[in-house]
Amino acid sequence: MANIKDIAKKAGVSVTTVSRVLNNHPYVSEDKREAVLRVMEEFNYQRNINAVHLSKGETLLIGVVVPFTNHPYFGLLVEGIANEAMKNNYKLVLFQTNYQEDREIEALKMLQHKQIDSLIICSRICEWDVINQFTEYGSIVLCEDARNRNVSSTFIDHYMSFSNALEYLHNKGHQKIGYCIGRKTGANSRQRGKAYADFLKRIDEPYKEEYIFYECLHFEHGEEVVRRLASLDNPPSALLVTSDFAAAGIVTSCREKGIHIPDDLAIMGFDNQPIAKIMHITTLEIPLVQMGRQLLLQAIDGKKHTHEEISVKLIERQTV
Amino acid sequence: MANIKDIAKKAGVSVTTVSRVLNNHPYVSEDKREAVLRVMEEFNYQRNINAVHLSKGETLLIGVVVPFTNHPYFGLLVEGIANEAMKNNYKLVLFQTNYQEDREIEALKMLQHKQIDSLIICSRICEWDVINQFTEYGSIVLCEDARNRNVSSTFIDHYMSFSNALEYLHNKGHQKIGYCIGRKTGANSRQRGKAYADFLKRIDEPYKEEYIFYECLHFEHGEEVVRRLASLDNPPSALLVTSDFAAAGIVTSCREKGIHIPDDLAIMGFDNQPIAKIMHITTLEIPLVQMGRQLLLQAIDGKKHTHEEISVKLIERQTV
DNA sequence: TTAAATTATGAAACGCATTTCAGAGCAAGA
DNA sequence: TCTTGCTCTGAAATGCGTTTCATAATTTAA
Repeated sequence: MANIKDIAKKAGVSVTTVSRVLNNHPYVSEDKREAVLRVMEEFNYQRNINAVHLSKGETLLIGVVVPFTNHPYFGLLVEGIANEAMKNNYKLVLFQTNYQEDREIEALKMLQHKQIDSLIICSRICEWDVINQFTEYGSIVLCEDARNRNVSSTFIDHYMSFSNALEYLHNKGHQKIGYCIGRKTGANSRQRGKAYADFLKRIDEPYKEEYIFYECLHFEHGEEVVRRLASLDNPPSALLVTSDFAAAGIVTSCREKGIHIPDDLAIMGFDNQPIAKIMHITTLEIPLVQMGRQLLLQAIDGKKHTHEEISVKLIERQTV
Repeated sequence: MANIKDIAKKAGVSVTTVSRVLNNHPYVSEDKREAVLRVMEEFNYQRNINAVHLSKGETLLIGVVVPFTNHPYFGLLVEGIANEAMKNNYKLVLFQTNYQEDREIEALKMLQHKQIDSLIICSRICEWDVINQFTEYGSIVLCEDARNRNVSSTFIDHYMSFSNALEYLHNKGHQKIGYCIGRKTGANSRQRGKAYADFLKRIDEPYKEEYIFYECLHFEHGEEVVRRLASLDNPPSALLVTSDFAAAGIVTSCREKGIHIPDDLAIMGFDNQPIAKIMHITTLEIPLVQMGRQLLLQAIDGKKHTHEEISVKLIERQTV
């Protein structure tokens, strides 16, 4: 395959001039420019991108870390990131970690090795001290409140929004409220957990372990929740479900079992995915696509660390 | 940042020796190896991957083209690809095309520019003559029957499986059968369309345009299908729905409207996603994760073109 | 008309690791 | 003792485009 040298020789110019043509620099006379273009055409010249990367020290590649690609929350987030990446001529390198730390570290190492220009971590398992070791190598963007950290972040105030959601249910007359969440740990989960504990204290209700359901990510997990709910002597009258799909699964399972919603059980979803609209699920809208967009912009603009709080909106429908 | 030369100098060896240490070549004496490792440690040496890429002419990056990341079909497929990529030390570059041809071409161009070693196209919009222009630059793997083409492929026989599904419904007493599908064009859609047309001929039923529903991808699209169904004078008694999520949406919408399944309307899904199990939807199992795995292996093994047919399995549940 | 500013062009350095080739040293086999 | 055949090492070539710097040729401004 022809390289820049071959083109230069054939066109009777220097490689510098060819490079100028390639990069649309001014200061190339019209006739030489044309000569170069003609030869490039003739040789079907393909610029070796790796040489460009080596030379420029950048790759126009941005890493995206997600625990699962196959989850509507991350699906929408990645969609937002992908769309904005396209606009800015960046490509994405996808890291599916399944929440395995070594896989997350692999992504960080790619940043370190300059194989990607920056890294967006949509959900993290690593501790901060691990991440801190890599911040010098490129911009890292988190999807959680990281205002006091050495990275950029786009986040929603999960403490506040969870508190508000609980308050909303409480105002609707619910006292016994439980919640379903994806995982126990993780910054966002902890914020929500704290909001929950504080809320219980505020309304003077005891903390009941059996009111909390973990690993609640997908539609199909709703069934298990309803089954466990049925086994409780004193079940909650309302459930905050941090995924609309899981909420939809719960609603579906309840219908099957004759549990009436919202009278027997009130359900409040999160995200405002399309399924929530169809199934008339009251939910807290989280603008995931917009967040993805913002994450990418922060990743590109690696110079300074910025922090964007995104606000959520309660969408009232028929499950509360 | 230190480079291989600095390390060599400091360790008192040649760059060749450092390179040997880096690549675990034999023929390096123990003392020199240790000296090199010590200096690398001291300098916190990071190998410049782009230089490696340039030198080796490969990137260990594989492109994955999907129309949408946020769709359970592609979600599972990508999950399979991602898992296998991990095992083989490859990383993925994600291209979300939204079925825009220029975006697909961008991916092909990255192959051409050797920025990725090979390309997996999970669903294509480009014509063959476009793809053919790029086959020389690296291995291209398709997720459709491409046995007579210059690429590798992993596919299921959509004609056969669609025919069998239709036959199954027919045997259950259905004569008026319609189907829902993601898009009109595309190799797989055409195969299914042909199977449908042939089936109608076989059972001597007229082809009714209004029995076919396009753009049926997500749960929420089920509602629209049911609405349109209700407006038909002579609605089908059974529906083949090429996505379990859409099928689930239809089932849900029918329940709301009091349409009884399977008596008033039989539904058969595709993929056997978890949601199908929970909602007791009869479906055709497509082993997407396994397919993803296979696609990646073919992408890596770029030497020869192979073609793998994956078989499907009917899962009988309660919607037919 | 002269000084200053533009435009145009190329040689060479730079980014960095891999790989080929040549050669030295040493041990095993004939 | 001589020949093979390993083991070990490094110089130099290779992959390829970008960028800096120096210089020449024109224009424009003064």
